[in-house]
Amino acid sequence: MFTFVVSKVDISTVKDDLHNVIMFIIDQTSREAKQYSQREFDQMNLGITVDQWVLLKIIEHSNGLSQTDLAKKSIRDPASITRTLDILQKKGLIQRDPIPNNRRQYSISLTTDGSTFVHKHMDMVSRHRAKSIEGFNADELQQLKAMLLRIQKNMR
Amino acid sequence: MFTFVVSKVDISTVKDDLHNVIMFIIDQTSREAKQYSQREFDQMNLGITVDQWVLLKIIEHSNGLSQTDLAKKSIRDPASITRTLDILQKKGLIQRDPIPNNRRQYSISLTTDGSTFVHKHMDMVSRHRAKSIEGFNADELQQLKAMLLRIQKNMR
DNA sequence: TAGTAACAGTTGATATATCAAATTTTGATT
DNA sequence: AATCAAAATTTGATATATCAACTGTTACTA
Repeated sequence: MFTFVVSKVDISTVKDDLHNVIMFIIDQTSREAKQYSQREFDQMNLGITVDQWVLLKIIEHSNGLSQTDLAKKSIRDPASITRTLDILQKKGLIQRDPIPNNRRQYSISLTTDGSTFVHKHMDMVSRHRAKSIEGFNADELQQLKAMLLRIQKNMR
Repeated sequence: MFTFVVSKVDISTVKDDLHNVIMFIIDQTSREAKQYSQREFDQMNLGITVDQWVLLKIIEHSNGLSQTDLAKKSIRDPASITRTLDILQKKGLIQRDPIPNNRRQYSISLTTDGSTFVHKHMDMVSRHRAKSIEGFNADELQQLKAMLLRIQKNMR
């Protein structure tokens, strides 16, 4: 059953304008950010993608996770994680260690080279990141973060 | 009205933790949102992806744009736009019209079917979208939007 | 006006993402 | 202990994204 409402210029029509749709703006910002970072990564010849970097950082932060854990943390497909880890392993940046009494999953961690790699480029990434939030004070960042998390919660 | 809450945590020690990196959180939110919407699209058998929907909405809003314009607006690769438009055209949702005295670009617009399609599913999308920002008041949304745009500006 | 550079769109090669199916392992039930 | 269901990872098929090279068109300029 459908009810058609002829739209005039009122709030209900305005809020559906793409420029006011938060999800759309978030998507745009995310796209810009990824391109922005990738350009820098390429210029510096990092040899990895932004998503690969993020995965490295997650592994650095949460050592020894399984691949499904990593998939959940990064909100990516497990199959995608498998393949990304293959790449990072080939580059010698991460390792898959067997877990005693559990031959079903691996414990994923950075290699020494991986750790060195992350530290070596962390400054550049931090500087780059700082520029993206230039002009923001701590409160604003806190509010922004909180609102984004609320949106995430709404979608579960 | 604004209420300022001074955060007690020392920012410098926290700022490099992934959970406090805004770009990371934006990326996560964007991923969740896309998966969230795509699930709904699939359940409703829309037969298109979220990105294709967004492109349709952009075309609906800005009728007659060229493909490069669409690429810029959607922050996507021109080649990707070509292929997405091929798909949408095959489905009969958009059309590429020649521009007089300009054989280099097309004027992209929705077909009648495309327009019908968008209207038919707009309610569902709106409801879905409303849920993602449940609990937000107009001020908050305005602030969120403004901050995201500031970030985008910082990255250009 | 001829020559050249820039532009718009397409195409090919390659990388990555995603879903579903397959494999191996584990845990639970009987 | 045998069976079954679920879990973790991998693989194959397919879709989409991206970069660079290419084609055709337009604008510039000498």
